[in-house]
Amino acid sequence: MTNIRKIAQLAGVSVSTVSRVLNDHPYVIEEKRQKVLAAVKELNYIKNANAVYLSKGKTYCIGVVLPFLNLPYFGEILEGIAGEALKHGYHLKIFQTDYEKDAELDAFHRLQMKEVDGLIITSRANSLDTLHSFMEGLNVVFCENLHGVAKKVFINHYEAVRTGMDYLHSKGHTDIGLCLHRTFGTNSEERVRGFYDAAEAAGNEVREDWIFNECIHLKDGRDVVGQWEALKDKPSALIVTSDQVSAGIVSQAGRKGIVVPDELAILSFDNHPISDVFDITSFDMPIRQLGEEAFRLFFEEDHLSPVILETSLHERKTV
Amino acid sequence: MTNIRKIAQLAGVSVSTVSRVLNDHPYVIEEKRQKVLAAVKELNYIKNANAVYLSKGKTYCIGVVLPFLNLPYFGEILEGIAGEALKHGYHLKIFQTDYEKDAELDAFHRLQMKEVDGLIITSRANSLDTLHSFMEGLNVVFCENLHGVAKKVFINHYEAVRTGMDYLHSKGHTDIGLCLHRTFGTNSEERVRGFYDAAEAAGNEVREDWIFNECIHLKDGRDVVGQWEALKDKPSALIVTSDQVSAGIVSQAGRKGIVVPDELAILSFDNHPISDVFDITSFDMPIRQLGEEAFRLFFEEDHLSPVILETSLHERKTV
DNA sequence: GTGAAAGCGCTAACAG
DNA sequence: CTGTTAGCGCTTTCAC
Repeated sequence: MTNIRKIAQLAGVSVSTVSRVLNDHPYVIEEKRQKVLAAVKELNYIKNANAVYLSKGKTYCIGVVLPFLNLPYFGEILEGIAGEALKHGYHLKIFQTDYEKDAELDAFHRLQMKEVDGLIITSRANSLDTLHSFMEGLNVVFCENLHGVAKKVFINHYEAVRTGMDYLHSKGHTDIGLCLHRTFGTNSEERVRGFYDAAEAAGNEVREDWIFNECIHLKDGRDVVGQWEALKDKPSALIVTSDQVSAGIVSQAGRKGIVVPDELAILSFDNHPISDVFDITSFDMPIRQLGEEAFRLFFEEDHLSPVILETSLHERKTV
Repeated sequence: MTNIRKIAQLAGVSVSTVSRVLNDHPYVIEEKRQKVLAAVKELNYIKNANAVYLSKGKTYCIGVVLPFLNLPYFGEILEGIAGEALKHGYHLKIFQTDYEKDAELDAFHRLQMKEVDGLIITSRANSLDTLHSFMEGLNVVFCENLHGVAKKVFINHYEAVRTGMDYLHSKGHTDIGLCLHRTFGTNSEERVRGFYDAAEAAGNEVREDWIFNECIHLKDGRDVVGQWEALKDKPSALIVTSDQVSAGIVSQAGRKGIVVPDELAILSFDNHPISDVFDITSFDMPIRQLGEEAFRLFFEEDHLSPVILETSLHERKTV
C-alpha cells in the first residue's frame, strides 16, 4: 500500500506538506506542490478514506433509517436526501429496518460508533424513550412531530385529514372510513386524531370497524374492498393514506362493479403519479422536500426549529 | 473521548486484552473479562468504527451504484442486496448517479479509497473502457452481461424478448414496436438484439419509428400513446420494458378509447404488482433475486461464474 | 512556507 | 493466557 509517507519520501518533502497539497491548503510553494503531484502520479497514490475519517472524527456520511426500500414513499424521501447530501459532499448509508426494533437500534449504535455523522429517521419502530438514551449529543433528525425532539420535519397530517374530512362532508358524506399504513408512529396518530376531531366537529359517528390498518401495498387496496363489501354498514367514503392502496381499491372496485365515487368515494394521499393515472383525488405530499429538509436539519447544526410542510388537494374523480 | 486505552487502565489489563474481550476472542480468563466489561460499562465506552476499519483495512460496507432511487426496479434491487447484506453483517452505501458519468466515477473512487469494500453497479453510464482503469484488483459486480467482466449477474433479456416476440407472433401480430428505458447499456442492447433477431426470423419488418426510447415513468406511457396515435403506420403490439410505462399506456389508451388488446396489444416486463392491477401480461423479472445474487457475487470472493436469471411469462389481458 | 511529532483508536504478531 | 509493540494512514499543532 502506497501511503503519504512514501509520497513525501519520493517528493523529498515532509508528510505535512504532502497533506497540504492533497487538501488544497495554501502556503505551499509551487515547486514542491508539483513534486508532490508528480510523486502521487508516479506511485499511483490514492488516499485512504478511513484514515482521514479516523483522524478527522467525521465521515461525511449520513445514515438513513427506513423500513422498506421498495415503496415509492421512501424512494422519494431518499431522492430528496440524496440530492441535498450530494450538494454538500455527503454520502448516504442505508439502514433498512423492516420495522424490526433491533435493526433500528443497530443504526443508532453505528452513529455512536461514528460510522455516520448523523441519522435521519424516516419512520420509527422503537419508542422515543428507548431511543433517547442512544442519541445524547448526537445529530438525529426525525420525520415526524415528536415531542421532546429538537430536529424534526413533518407533513401536517392532522390538518390534511381535517381538510379532507371537511371536503368529504361538503360533498355530503357523513359515513367516512380510514385506511392507514399503521397505527404506531406520530404521523399515523396525527391522522387518526384529525379524523376523530373532524368527525366530532361535524357531529358524525366514527366506527372502529371503518378503520383499516396495515394498508401499504397495491394489493392491500384490493383486500380493503373485500372487507368493505363484507361490512353490514358501509362507509360511503374512505380516506386512504397512500396512493398505492387507493389505486388498488379503485381498480378492484372497477372489477367488482362498485361505482367510484357514487358508491364509494376515495380521498387519497401522496399525489404520486399513479393517482394521476387512476384519476384519484389526492393530497399532494411534498415527500421529496421532506427529504431535502431532513438533510438540511442535519447539516445546519444549530437549525433547531421544526419544519412543517403543508399539503394541497388535487381534485380528480374519486370524490 | 474514551478509548480502549482508558478501559485497559481502569480494568488493570493491557489494551490487547481489552481488544480480545471486545471481539469475543478466546483465551481471556473470566475474571479479567468481567473487569473489562465493568470498565466498559462504567466509562460508557463505545468502540470507534473508523479506527477498526483503518486497522483492518475493511469496512463491511458495500457501495451500490444506481441512477434513481424512486423507481420500483431499483427499490427492489436494493431490497435484495440489503437483505443478503444484512445476513453477513454488511451495510449499504448509496451512490445515486442520475446517469451522470462523474457521479458514477466518484463511486469507483470511493472504492479505491477503501471507503467501501466493493461496488454493485446496477446500471451504468460510463463505458467499460473508462471504468476498467478504476477497478483493477477491486471487487466490482455488474448487473449486466458485460464482456471482459468477471463478476456479473443479469436477467436473460435477449431470451425474454425473443420469447415475447414469438408469443406475439403466435397471436397473429406481425407489426410490433418496442418501448425501451434507454438504448445505452448491455441490457437494453440485448433486448434490441432479441427484438431484431425475432423479427428477422419471422420475416417481419422492423421500423425505426416503432422503437420508443426513454420510457421510464408512468407518464412516459401516456406520451407513447400520443406518439403511437400520430403514426401513419401503427404497430398492433408493443413490447414494453417496464410495467410502469405499460400501466401508463393502458390507462391512457382507456381514456382515448383505444381498445387493448384488440387495437393495441401490450406485452410488458417486470410483473410488478401494478401489472396485476392493470391486468397487464408481463414477464416476471426476478429483480429482488438479482440484488441477492449481486451481493453473493461480491461476497464470495472467488465466485467468478456469471449468474443468469430467467424470466417467465404471466399471461393476463393485454395481449 | 515547512517539518517534526503527537495524536486519532484499534488490531494483531510476537514473545513470554 | 497476557502484555508489549509496531503498525493502519492521515491531520494538525507548534516551532522554526
